[in-house]
Amino acid sequence: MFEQEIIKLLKKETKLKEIKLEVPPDQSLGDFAFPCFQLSKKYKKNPVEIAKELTNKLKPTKNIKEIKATGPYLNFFINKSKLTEDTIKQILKEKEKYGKGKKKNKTIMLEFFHANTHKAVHIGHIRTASLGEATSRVLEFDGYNVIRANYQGDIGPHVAKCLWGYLNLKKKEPKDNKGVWLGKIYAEANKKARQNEKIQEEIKEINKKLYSKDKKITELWKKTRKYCIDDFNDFYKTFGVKFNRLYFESQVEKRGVEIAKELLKKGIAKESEGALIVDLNKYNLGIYVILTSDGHAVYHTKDFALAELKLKEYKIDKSIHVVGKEQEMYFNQLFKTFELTNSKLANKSMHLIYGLVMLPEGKMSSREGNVILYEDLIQNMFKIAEKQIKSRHKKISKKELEKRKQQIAFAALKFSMLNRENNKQIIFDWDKALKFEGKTGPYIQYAHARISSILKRSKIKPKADFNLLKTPEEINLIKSLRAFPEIVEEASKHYKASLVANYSLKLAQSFSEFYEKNQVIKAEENLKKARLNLIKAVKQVLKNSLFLLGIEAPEEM
RNA sequence: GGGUCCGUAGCCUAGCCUGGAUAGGGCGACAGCCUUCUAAGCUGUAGAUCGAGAGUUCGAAUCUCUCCGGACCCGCCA
Repeated sequence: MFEQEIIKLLKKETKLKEIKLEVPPDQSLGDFAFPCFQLSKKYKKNPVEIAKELTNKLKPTKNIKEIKATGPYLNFFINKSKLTEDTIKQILKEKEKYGKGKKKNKTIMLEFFHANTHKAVHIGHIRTASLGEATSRVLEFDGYNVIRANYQGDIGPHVAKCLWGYLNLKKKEPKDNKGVWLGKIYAEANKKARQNEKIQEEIKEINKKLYSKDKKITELWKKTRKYCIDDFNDFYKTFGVKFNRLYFESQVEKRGVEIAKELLKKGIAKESEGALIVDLNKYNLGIYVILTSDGHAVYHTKDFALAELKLKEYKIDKSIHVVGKEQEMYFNQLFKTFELTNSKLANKSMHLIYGLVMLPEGKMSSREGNVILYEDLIQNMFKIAEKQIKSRHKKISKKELEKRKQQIAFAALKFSMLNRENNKQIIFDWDKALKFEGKTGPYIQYAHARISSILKRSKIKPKADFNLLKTPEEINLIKSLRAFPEIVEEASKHYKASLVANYSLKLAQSFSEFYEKNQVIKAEENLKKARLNLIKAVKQVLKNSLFLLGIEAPEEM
């Protein structure tokens, strides 16, 4: 609003078509700045003089208090009391809707998580789970319809390996977390198979039986598959991910093979070394294997069948795959093949890439068994959280302790996956993972809890004199609050939940600075009223941004 | 060999799309702040050839090119 007014003023005076304002690095310089370099060529004068001249020509208005030249910059000071009042009132009125975008009438399908059955969930999966859920929330908040889908590999060689382990390693079945247990069996079977060709043959045999629906193996497959799916359901619930649709590889395998054969007929695919391939060398995309020499479809071939199914079930305007960088080539091949077959998804598909989660010693691999398992990590995080809560609250109920430790641990875990740029690799570090200080999720929650604590102690009245809010910390907070809707829009436009994560951190930081230097409860009565309204608005926006990240905002910590 | 991404203080990272005032944070280090609203916090100090070079520009961490280093992928795993 203020920005628009300044731009209008400048456009009139300078006759420029596009005006881009900047925010000065320091508050004392002004609220908005217009760099005059761009005019120096036009007027053949140095920018410092131009800035000076413009100050004489432009007159302050009701919303713009002062216009000042500082070197080559023309700086604008806006009417802060109006800004303050408008912002706080808007937030307190709109509440959880503050920052929400207009309805777009477009449907986006977001596919993420994609953990396979018969393998354990590890921290790599946590990145897609966190990212997928947060991106979904951001898009929904910005006004899109979002369908969360999960396409899980429940068939194929990895299952055969796990079943071989189940039959031959003679491990005792635990009472719960059977899926995790199967994941460990898978890793061990893999290790054994690599050193022993006989075992490899046995696994191949099981795989064949799986595909040919051998009765005994199919039964075992069904049983173990259920163990894993039960574990996944528990995970979704505690982690806070909800899928609208679960797809399984086994459901689209048959149709996948059919489509592959159709591609052969159409001349898009061809036979090579016993397998069926699409030669994409022309497009610099290499060779895309769609049927193995055993005649089975590979995971991404089944994506063709999945595409059909998705389109039948939903009206999709955009299909986004939240999958790691290592599969970039496959997605490029898949999308190119969509193009070649005139699929409706051809121009609607996108691979939302995120960098690998690595170990200090290198790439993780559940085949090798050198992974950080989700269960191990989260249990350790729970322990740390519990210890810290207990040290603060001696008399806390068991139920409350349980709830809070989960809120805090999940905040730490999710935030660590969300606050960095998607493309960056994450090198996992136990020390960092178990630390809840500094740039972390709990830091943001802490700011929220502190506000709650103040608000609980005092009655808040909506009427206040907002002119009284003028310390640098207060102005900072107001400006941060105002920026939220724009941040949401950017995050949605670029599919970058990290923008929201970094924003919420900044807002929490601004609050902590405010908190140290400005008393609320003990302030003079009128100032107290104004500050209570301010922090209530901050609490709301912290809560809204945490919500977008899939992180809970506890009232107490 | 080809392709994509990453490279910002001892370590981790924001900013890069859309170029602009002294490059923001965090961890770690050092010095402080709990008889005042939760110290999972705050303040201060030290620490940066923004991988290197060239180009474009009045102006480059940001755009272009080359090179170097790292990660990942490039036919039957997903």
